[in-house]
Amino acid sequence: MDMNMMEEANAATAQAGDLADVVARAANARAFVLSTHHHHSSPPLPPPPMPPHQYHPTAQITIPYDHQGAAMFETAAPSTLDSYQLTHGGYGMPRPLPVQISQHALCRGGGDVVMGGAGAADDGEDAIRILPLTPSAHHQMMKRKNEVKKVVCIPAPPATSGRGGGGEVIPSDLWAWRKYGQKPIKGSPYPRGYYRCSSSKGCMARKQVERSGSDPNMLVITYTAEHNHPWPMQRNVLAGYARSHHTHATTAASTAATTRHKQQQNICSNQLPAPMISSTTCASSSSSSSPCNVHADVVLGSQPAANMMMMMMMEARAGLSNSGIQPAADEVFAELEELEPENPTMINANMVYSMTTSSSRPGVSSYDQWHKF
DNA sequence: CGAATTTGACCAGCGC
DNA sequence: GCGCTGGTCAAATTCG
Repeated sequence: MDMNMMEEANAATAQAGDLADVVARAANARAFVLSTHHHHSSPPLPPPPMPPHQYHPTAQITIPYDHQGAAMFETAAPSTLDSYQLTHGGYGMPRPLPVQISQHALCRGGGDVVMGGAGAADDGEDAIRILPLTPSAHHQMMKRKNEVKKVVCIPAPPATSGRGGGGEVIPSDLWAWRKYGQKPIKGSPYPRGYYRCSSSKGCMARKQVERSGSDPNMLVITYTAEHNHPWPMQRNVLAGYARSHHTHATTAASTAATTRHKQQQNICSNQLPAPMISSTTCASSSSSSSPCNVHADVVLGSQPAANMMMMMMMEARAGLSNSGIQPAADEVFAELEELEPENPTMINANMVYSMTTSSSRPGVSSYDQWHKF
């Protein structure tokens, strides 16, 4: 292992530790229920004491990223299913509501990853489906060769009618996005929305949002470029949410204005009907032959504040910002303190966290490096 | 009136 | 060169 690899592995470990620490502090501060561990340390903690209907299995995916471009799974191979089932076998949870995050910004020679939707919510199948790249899709993804793209698959909140995003409701992250275009995509019944960061002039960050053609229950969000500024006024954003939340959440009727504003801010209070499970996979390596895989599996609560925090942490974890400017964890949790002062139990965050450095195990498949939780 | 969204037009990359 | 497709621009529209 060369020094660069070790440094990156250490950095990843430190990041993992930081994230775990952040969540642990959240647990202490806000009665979050969580467990954190590294695969080579203490045994997994028992499942959190959450009512069965409030948590779901955690799906993990490791992208077999070849650093040459997109070369993905073809189908949900048996090994995929086995690993998938193993990763959440101990929880006895009803059914998955998977989120898939492909993160490859840290990979040298950055290729593109396209992931399809996962476990259909209405057919009873738990299998994760990872779609093959079509030539056209590959072509499009490779169009801007040097751009870093991050593909996030999340459960699609129910589409809304009326104005705004073609009815698409996008789960919140802390960036402010402004829609600048929408196009129908060939082969997909759903249009793709184009958003740019509106937090800072000159910020080149973009994201594309579309429903998965193969699984309309999944939203595919593709992040392009990176923010060149700190997180946008998170205090204000969260405060804005808090006001909105406290003002409107207790009444069924949310005005169109409020709805629209939430969409504009990407601060969504009710778009996630169920706890959201997120799996982030970081493939970071200084050598194309020895990947360093990092997993961060997060069960997001149904509350937007928790989701927001998790999105923040996932972004922090995924290194979406290359500026190195990330909000202090204290800020995040200070905000959370303000957000849910009277009902802390509404936030459930069950984080299962694992970090693997596999560079010393050439030939071991990504699946083999997964960990049971 | 300001800000955000919508939507048709335009542009660029690629295959034929 | 032409057509297809995806990505972006910008005027028009909408809303608070």
